[in-house]
Amino acid sequence: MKEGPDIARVAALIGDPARANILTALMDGRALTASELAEHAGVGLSTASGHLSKLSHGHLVQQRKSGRHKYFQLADGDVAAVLEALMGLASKDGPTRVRTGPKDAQLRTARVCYNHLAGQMGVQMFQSLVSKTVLDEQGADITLTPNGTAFMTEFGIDLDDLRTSRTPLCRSCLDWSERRTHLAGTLGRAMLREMEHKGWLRRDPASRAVVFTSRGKTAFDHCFPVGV
Amino acid sequence: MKEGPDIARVAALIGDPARANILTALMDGRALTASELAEHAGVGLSTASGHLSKLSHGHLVQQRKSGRHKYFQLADGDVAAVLEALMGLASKDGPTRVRTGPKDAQLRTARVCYNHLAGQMGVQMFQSLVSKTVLDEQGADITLTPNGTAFMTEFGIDLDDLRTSRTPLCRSCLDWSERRTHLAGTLGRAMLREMEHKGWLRRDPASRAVVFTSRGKTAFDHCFPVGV
DNA sequence: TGAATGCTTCGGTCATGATCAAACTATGAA
DNA sequence: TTCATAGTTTGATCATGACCGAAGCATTCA
Repeated sequence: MKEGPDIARVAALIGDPARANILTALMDGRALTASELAEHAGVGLSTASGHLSKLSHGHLVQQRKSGRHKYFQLADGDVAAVLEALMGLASKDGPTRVRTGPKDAQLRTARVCYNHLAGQMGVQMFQSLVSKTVLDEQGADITLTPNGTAFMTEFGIDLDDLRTSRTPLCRSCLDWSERRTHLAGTLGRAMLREMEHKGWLRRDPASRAVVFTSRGKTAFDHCFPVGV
Repeated sequence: MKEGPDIARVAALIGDPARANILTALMDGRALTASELAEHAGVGLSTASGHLSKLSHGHLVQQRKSGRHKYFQLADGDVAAVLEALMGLASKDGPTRVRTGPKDAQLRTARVCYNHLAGQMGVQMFQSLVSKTVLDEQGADITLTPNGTAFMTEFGIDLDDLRTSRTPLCRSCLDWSERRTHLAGTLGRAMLREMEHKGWLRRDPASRAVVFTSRGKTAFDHCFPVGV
C-alpha cells in the first residue's frame, strides 16, 4: 500500500504517541512553546521540533514567533473538534479505561475545549441561552437574537469588538462527553474569558479542567438556570 | 515516547493507508467480506486479514460470520462520524487537493453516510422535516413529533418495527461538507431504504455516491421542500 | 469422503520513521 | 562583543510494523 486516502495522512499525524501528547496538550487553546511541548510529550527538544514541523505542514497546528520563542497552537476549531471526537471513540474502547479517575470527572463537569467552555456546564449554559431566546438554533447554525444582544452587553461583552473578527460569532460544537451541542465561536471564547475575568472560575494550568469557585458556581446557576 | 493517550492508538489505527482504505470502503454502511476489502485496500489477503483483526480489536469494525464468508462493517455510527470529521480536515489540507473532480461534486450533493442520507440533499431533507414539525430538534437531541408519526406512516415506514431496535430512533449527524445537521439513527436508515425502494435513487455500487433519478428528485423536492 | 473456497497464522524481508546527541543558527541579555 | 537561551538540522541507530507467500484451518459443495 502506497497511496491511501488523505484521511490516512491526517490520522497518521495524530497517531504517533508523542504528537498525540502534543495535540492534547494544546487542546486547552493556549499557545505553548516548543520546549514546553517537548516536556509534555516526553521527548527531546530536537524530536519535538521535528514533530511540530510535521504538524505544521499538516495544518494541524499554527505557529507564531515571538522573540526567541516560538509558540504553537491548534490550527483551528475543526482540529479541536476532531480530537474531541477521537477521544470520544477512545474512551469507550473496551475495558482499557483505567480512566474515570477524579480528574476525569472534573473534566466531565467543566473543561476548556479549544477556547470555550465545554462539559456539563458548557451544555447547561448553551441550553439556558437557547430557552432564554438569547441564542437561536437552526440546525448547526447559531445566531444571536436582538434580545440576546442586550443580554450579552449586560453580561459584560463588547459585541462590536467581536464582530471585527472574520471568524463567525457563534458556532456550535458537539460535546463528546455529553453528546450535546455547546457554544463555540468568538462569542463562546469571549464568554469564557469574561467568566474568568469575573472570577467565577479558574483554569487548571496543567490540564483542560475548569474549576468554578463556589461563588462562581452560584452566579453561573443564577445566570444560566437549567431547564428554564 | 512509549505510552501516549488513547487517542493515539485509535488514530494510528486509522492512519495506515491500507486500513484507511478499508474503513472508507465501509463508509457506505454495507458489510463486505475480507477478500473484497483486501481488493479495496490494494493488499494481499493475508495482509488485509491482519489489518481487519486489528481494526476489530480496536472496536472500529464489527465482524459477522456467515457460512464460509466473514463480513465486516463499521462498529457504529460514531466511527463513521469520526471518519467524516477526518475527511473534513483532510479536504482542506492545503493545495494537495487534486480532488474536487466530478465524483467529488456528486458526493457533495448526495452520499451515504454509514447508513443514512448525507450531503446537500440529506441536509435539505432534515431541515424540511424540522420546519414541517415532523421532527423536533433540541440541541443534538432529535425526536419524532406526534405530527411526524403520521407523516412517516404515510411515507411508508413502519415505526413499530423500528422501535424494537435498542439503538435510538433519531440521531443527529454532523455533515462535514455542509457543516449542518442531518438525520441519522434507525429512522434515517429507514428513510434512505424507503427512498431506494420507491425507486427515487440508486446507490453507486463502487462508491458512497447516491444518484437520484429525475423522477425521484422531483418527488424528493415535493416531499421535502426547501425553506418551508 | 474428497475437493474447492475463504480466511488465518507463521516466518522472513524490508522500508519507514521515531529517537537522540551534537553541531549549527538566531535571538536576546550582559 | 560575548554569552546564554531557544530552536533547527544532520547523521546514525534502532524498533516497529506492513507486506507477501506458504502452510494450516474451517466450511461448504460434490
